Amino acid sequence: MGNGRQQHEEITAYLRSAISSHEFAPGDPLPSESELCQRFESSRGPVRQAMATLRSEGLISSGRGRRTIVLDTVPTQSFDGVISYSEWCRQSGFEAGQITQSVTRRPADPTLAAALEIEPRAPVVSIFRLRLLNGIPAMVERLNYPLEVGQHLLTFDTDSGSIYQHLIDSGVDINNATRTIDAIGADPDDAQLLGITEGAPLLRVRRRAFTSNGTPVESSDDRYLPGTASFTLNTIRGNPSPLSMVSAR
Amino acid sequence: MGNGRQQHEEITAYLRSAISSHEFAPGDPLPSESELCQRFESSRGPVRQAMATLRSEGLISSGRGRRTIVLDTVPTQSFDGVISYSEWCRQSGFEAGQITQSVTRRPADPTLAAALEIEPRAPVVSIFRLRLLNGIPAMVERLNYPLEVGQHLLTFDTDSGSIYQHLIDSGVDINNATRTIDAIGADPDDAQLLGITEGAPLLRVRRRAFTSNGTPVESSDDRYLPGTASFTLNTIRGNPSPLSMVSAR
DNA sequence: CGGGTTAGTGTGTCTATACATTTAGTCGTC
DNA sequence: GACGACTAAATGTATAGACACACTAACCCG
Repeated sequence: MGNGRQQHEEITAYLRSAISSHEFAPGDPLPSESELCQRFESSRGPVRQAMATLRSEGLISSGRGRRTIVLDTVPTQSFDGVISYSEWCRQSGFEAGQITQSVTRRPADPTLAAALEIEPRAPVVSIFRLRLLNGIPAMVERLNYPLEVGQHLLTFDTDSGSIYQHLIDSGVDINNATRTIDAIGADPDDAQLLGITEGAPLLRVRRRAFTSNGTPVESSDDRYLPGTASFTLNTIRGNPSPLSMVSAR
Repeated sequence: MGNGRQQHEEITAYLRSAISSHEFAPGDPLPSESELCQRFESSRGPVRQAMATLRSEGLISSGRGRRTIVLDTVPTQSFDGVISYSEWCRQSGFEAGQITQSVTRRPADPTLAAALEIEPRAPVVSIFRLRLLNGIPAMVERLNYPLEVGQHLLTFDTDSGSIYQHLIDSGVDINNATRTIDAIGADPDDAQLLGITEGAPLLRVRRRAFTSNGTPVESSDDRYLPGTASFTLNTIRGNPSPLSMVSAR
């Protein structure tokens, strides 16, 4: 031990890579817990912790008496890849690009103030960018930050790269995020930037990000061209999913 | 404890209800692990298992040295609610309805055969329904099953209720599902049934469901009217999310 | 009064053991 | 050869104890 990495993380990493390289193919059984215990000179705890992680990602299926088997391989993403468009492109092997339309400091309207849990008309920093995938328009991004967070961006060249990375480097604590996914017709700005007709279908992802003590640090609205991005989710029975479908009515 | 329920499930249920009733409000600390151990006369294992469940649902946030705190309340759903439109409506307090357009037995086209992992031109059962929310058109549903599974539906009144429930009752083992979410313009059928113009934005959810040994049992395509349904997902840093964004290019 | 030290609390991780429950396979008998 | 009972193996659950690491607050001292 003492390699700076917890045992259960090591086991998780080993199993994940072995699964994604099809060393353990879909339908195959995984090594039993006791085998893994021996191989990693560990007790059952860390092994079961690793299994639990993979199960919650939908990679494996297990049950009393049954061998644990590999399900159809599904890509899984890190938190960073899920919150940052730049990081997602990098992980997927694409080149991210951005053309900033505006960086604004303004008072929050009531809806935004509620989303950021700040006083109405409290100052916020808003960023409006067209984002590219391998040089082609792919997404329209509207980001809003409370001034305390957004001040780090007023002097940042928003055409140069990842805002998320810059905020992390500036010491902003981003711990968790809630995303809401729906479909919406393009508004005039969207249509012009993406080169489509007004009302054409877009995949909208609204995101709220929070610090570890629950303070909102971001409220954003991303609109993807269909065909550019889609979301895939794996759910296993008995494992309640973090995704919920909500009616707007 | 012989009450037919595992201890960790009991603790999970208690915490979940206490959180959703705002007995522990967002931002508040949860009781410490040792307190919960005493209250439930349990060791730390089950308590930590319950915590892990809630953490993976995005309900709480914890860390070394920090108290565990409640995050903004997010609705969470059971597997049944996530896979069955009827069950989802019931849980949300709405009334589900359905108007069957067609029930067809036909040979699978290549795409569908690949999705169900069966021979091309092997027989499948396809169901095409308009689904209602409180009596108003809300979603167009296209379901496809291999004959072995779909045979249970050929004699079933598809206007009467939940197909998912009927399959479960028929002994079909549905263990896990993969869903892909994107936006798409309405095709002529969609437009006519939902009363919208062709090309209007819809939220599409394609689903593949599997048995516990990995055999596909369903391949479906649901298209929701915007405003009817949206998806919400909570992600916590360090907790890899089962949702991944995939480029179609 | 301010600042550093220290004790206490709380969560994260790991070990070791025990038993329950379900599945799969083996053996034996009919 | 088929069927049943038994056995072994695998995962699920729970207990108890130990240490690591991080944060908090109280305390002491300059």
